[in-house]
Amino acid sequence: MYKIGEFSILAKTTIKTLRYYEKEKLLIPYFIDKESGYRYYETNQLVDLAKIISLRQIGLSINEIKQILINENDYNNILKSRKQNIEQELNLCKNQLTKINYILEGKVMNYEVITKELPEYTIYYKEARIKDFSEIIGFILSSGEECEKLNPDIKCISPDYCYINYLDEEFKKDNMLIRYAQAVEKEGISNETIKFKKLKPVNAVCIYSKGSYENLPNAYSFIMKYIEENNYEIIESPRERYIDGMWNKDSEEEWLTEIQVPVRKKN
Amino acid sequence: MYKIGEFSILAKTTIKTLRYYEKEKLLIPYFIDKESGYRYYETNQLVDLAKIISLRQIGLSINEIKQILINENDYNNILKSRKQNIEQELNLCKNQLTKINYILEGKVMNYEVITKELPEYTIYYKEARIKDFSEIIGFILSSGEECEKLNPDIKCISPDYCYINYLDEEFKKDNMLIRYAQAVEKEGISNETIKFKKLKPVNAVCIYSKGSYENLPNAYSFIMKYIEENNYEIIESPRERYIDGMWNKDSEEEWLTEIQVPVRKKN
DNA sequence: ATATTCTATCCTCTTAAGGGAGAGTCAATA
DNA sequence: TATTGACTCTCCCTTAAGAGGATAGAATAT
Repeated sequence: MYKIGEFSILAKTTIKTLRYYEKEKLLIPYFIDKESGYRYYETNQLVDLAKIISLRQIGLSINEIKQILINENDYNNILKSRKQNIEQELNLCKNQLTKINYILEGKVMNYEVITKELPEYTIYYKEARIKDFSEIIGFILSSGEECEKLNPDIKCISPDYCYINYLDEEFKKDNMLIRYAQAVEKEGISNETIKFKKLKPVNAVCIYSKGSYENLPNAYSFIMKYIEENNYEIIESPRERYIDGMWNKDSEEEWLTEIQVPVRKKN
Repeated sequence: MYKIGEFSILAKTTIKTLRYYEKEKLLIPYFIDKESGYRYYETNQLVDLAKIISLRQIGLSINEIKQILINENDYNNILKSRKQNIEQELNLCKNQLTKINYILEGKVMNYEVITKELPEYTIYYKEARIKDFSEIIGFILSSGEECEKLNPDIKCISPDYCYINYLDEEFKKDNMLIRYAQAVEKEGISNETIKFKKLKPVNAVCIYSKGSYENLPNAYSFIMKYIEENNYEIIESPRERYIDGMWNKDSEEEWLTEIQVPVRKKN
């Protein structure tokens, strides 16, 4: 019989860990002196401890190990689920690594790219061909009015969520086909131009662009390069989302736009 | 200005997180009402928050991000150190995955293999050629006596650590060259047969073998296969370490031996 | 005026142990 | 036998990054 200190040397496991495993009922000392509270272990328990350590070394949690010790039949399933976790971790690590390398390679991060899940939205939308950018604001306003005439009690969600899609295959500076979408609380009545629709949740790579809309092309080219080099695949038309603009900020420098590009990781 | 709930929707970040970031001085609300304590945010801060989220998404800790926000110059070094961490994590994951697959492939884990670092030891050792296994115990006893005659005040460490190396290139059942090593507190005087030596710390793959020594070959073949399939490389002669045996346990079933194989991961 | 929704602070919980305080125990030496 | 020094005990706090919940006050809608 060994006292905890000797046993900890034999097993190359700290005393703290041994006491913790006792508390968790993973490894109960062979004998505990009622008077002194001293724990005494047997060499036999080196084998039991080895099993625990071995399972810890493949990343199983204390609870999972407990489960296995209680019911050996769970061993396989727990291993499989751990395997899935590891594969997720591997993926996460690889993505982070790609991103870090991207930054370290000197393609300085002017924009902070973040990925997030866009939730489900109910939107109404209207499409039109416009001559140039200056017409966008008028188009948005008229779309809003048209929708409200059709659905007098329609309500936008709060905080607001609206965006523009550019629907042309190639980039155009004039005569563009665009779609204006506005999130609302629930579906209303459509007509030939105003349509309602539910958007499914989707993952998107996003960046903010501050200031004049002249900065937007820069932001686009940045995020597109980022998407390509980080092995994403665009699955929907990018959303150009207006947060601050001429309607609420006088100074152009304060305008704020977000570009949200729905993506999926390539295999 | 947005209340925390609206801002959390805009930013797709939980209220809890926003409050936590304020506490950590990462993102201070634009305005706090002294009366009510209500936090108010500006769209401006979406950009600041995006930077934080972006850095969190590559796995940086809150403190590291704080450091970067204080001093942009640290950005590069922190990224590099994070990169190293990720590479370690990747390695760990890969090793765990190999091990799990090894088990799942049905090569059922009869033995619990664990890896650990063996500490530095000061040992004395003696080599000899013996006729068969039965001579080992005599050889060990005589080595001990010889060493004690030479160094009357020599002390073994506690708990005990001693082992046998098999020094023949090929496996032999008789006429084997073996080395007996015993860890002691400090170096003593050598002669032609008894030598002292310091062992450097080394990583080892280890298993326990219970019961008769006839089980040892099984354990050896198991651990050797494990080493090969998990991409390790043997860097020193395996140590056959006697924990319980005929000297303290009557029943052969209670004997306990550990095989420690010093290894290195192949590149 | 009241009901409902938001928000505030404060507390606990999560993992797997590590650190340390203060008190008790063991074993060897004088 | 007394003492000393090494061990060990329990108890409490800490970790990272929030999540969950209780309770009380504030803002908003009816």
